[in-house]
Amino acid sequence: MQDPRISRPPGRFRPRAGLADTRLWASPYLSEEERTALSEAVRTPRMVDAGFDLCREGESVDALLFLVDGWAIRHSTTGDGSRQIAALAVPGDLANLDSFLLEPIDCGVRVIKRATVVALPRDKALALAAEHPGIARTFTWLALIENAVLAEWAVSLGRRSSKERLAHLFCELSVRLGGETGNESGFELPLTQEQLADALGLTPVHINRVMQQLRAEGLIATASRVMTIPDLAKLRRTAEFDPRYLHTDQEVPAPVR
Amino acid sequence: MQDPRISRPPGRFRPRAGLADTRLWASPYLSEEERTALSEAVRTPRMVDAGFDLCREGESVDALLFLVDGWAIRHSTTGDGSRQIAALAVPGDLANLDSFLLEPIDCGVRVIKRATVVALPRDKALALAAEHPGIARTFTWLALIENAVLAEWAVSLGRRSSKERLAHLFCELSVRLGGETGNESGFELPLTQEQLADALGLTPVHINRVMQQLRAEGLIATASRVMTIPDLAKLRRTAEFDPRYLHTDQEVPAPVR
DNA sequence: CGGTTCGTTGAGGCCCATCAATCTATGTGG
DNA sequence: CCACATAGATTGATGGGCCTCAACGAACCG
Repeated sequence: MQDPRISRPPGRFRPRAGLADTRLWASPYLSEEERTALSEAVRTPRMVDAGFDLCREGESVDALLFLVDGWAIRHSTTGDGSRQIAALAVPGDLANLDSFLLEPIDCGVRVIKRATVVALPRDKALALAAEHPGIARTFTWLALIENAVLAEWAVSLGRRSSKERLAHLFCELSVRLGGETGNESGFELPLTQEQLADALGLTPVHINRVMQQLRAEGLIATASRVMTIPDLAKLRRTAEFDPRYLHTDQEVPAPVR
Repeated sequence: MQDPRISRPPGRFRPRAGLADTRLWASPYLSEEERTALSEAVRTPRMVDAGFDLCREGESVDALLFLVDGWAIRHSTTGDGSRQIAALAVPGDLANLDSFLLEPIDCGVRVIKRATVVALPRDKALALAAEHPGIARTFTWLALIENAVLAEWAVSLGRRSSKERLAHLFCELSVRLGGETGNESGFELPLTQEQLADALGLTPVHINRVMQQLRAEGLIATASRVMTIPDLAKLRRTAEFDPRYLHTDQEVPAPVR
């Protein structure tokens, strides 16, 4: 029962184990030994097409899924069919950290841009965390950062205008995707306006109008899935964006032992 | 420079170490030995009056603060002075898990009902987690549950009407405070309408009107800081509340080793 | 070339915000 | 015990930000 949307990466050279390009690997808490153990525990990468559900609301998953490439969303659906996206997983992100200890999971995870996924079986992840303090701390660290991002998301949803919400999200993605050079930024943005709406608690129609406004003010420019921010400082000012909550700077880590 | 709002618990019998009444203690991952280690690492409880800031946005804290009793809020402030409450800490909760690995922290934590706080110094927490896999896993578990609650919070803020938001919050608190017996529920609710507004992304005026509506429909009853829910099933229906995201049921835990 | 997805535009309306009073409860000091 | 201050709850009038519904345009694709 192989899903046609899942396949091995084509060609004879498949990407390296892949973990090296993930946020996991950026952890300041991993020793060399622990990195080796992790990369040995991981399954071979697989490609997943847009539209595929990596997991569904209320089910359980038996592996942690790292997005080496591609995008996914974590979303819940309400009774009337409307949808709220709780998180965006971009290249390098762990898509379903909650599966590490919770089941069933509360959000579905859907690929929205063709992804390369590396799976770490849950029982192996648990065993590794039990044996290696640095790995355990890394998972906690990942969870706490997700937490901080979610809390900022709540501020947007609760207290920011539609214009600020959009601007804030673009500022966040600009940092997370590493597209910034000086005062400019450019990155691929595969989100449809409908998906933006579901992330920001708005309607697609309204997203459309506000994006026109942002474009008219020269805050953003879009061209076929590519977003350009000509004046980062200005956009940040209108969004009241302060990147500290993303915790991308490697703060001085607390040594594991 | 002792703050007058902080004091030792009065009288000759102070509460037991206190950890035993916290969510930490409810962890399915702690061995007896680990519980002992935790309770020996903890400072003596202290009382904190309402209004005191346990920590402020952008600062660092040197201890994990367990609320043995009392309430606190985690909140951020936006430029125009409006506030968003990202989480409520009720008796038993850990108020500032992010301080475990992140600094500075992104949300301030303010006591809103006189609290008894047990502090676990951060360096001790880190050392304990490094040495005891069950403790490390417990912190991750706490973070993942916070995460799930936050994600549901985002659904409320993004996609639910004001009436549904209020009803949903009351349903959540009813479960978390353990006030449910059969189809009824009753618990102390020290939140002002302004604080409810800041939690739900609404205005105090509107909170007031919606609460009148909920009362008129017999969904809730309030009397001087005490909330009663006469028909839990009915309230849950109007809120589309599904308690699974709280993960209060002890799912079969994955053994630590 | 027809189908599908996504973006765009317009008209109308509702939910909730805003502003401003009033009312109540509680506490405080003389 | 009363005058007074303060925090919180309540009420009314008005307006705006965003939703809803509905249609059309544009890009992509087999």
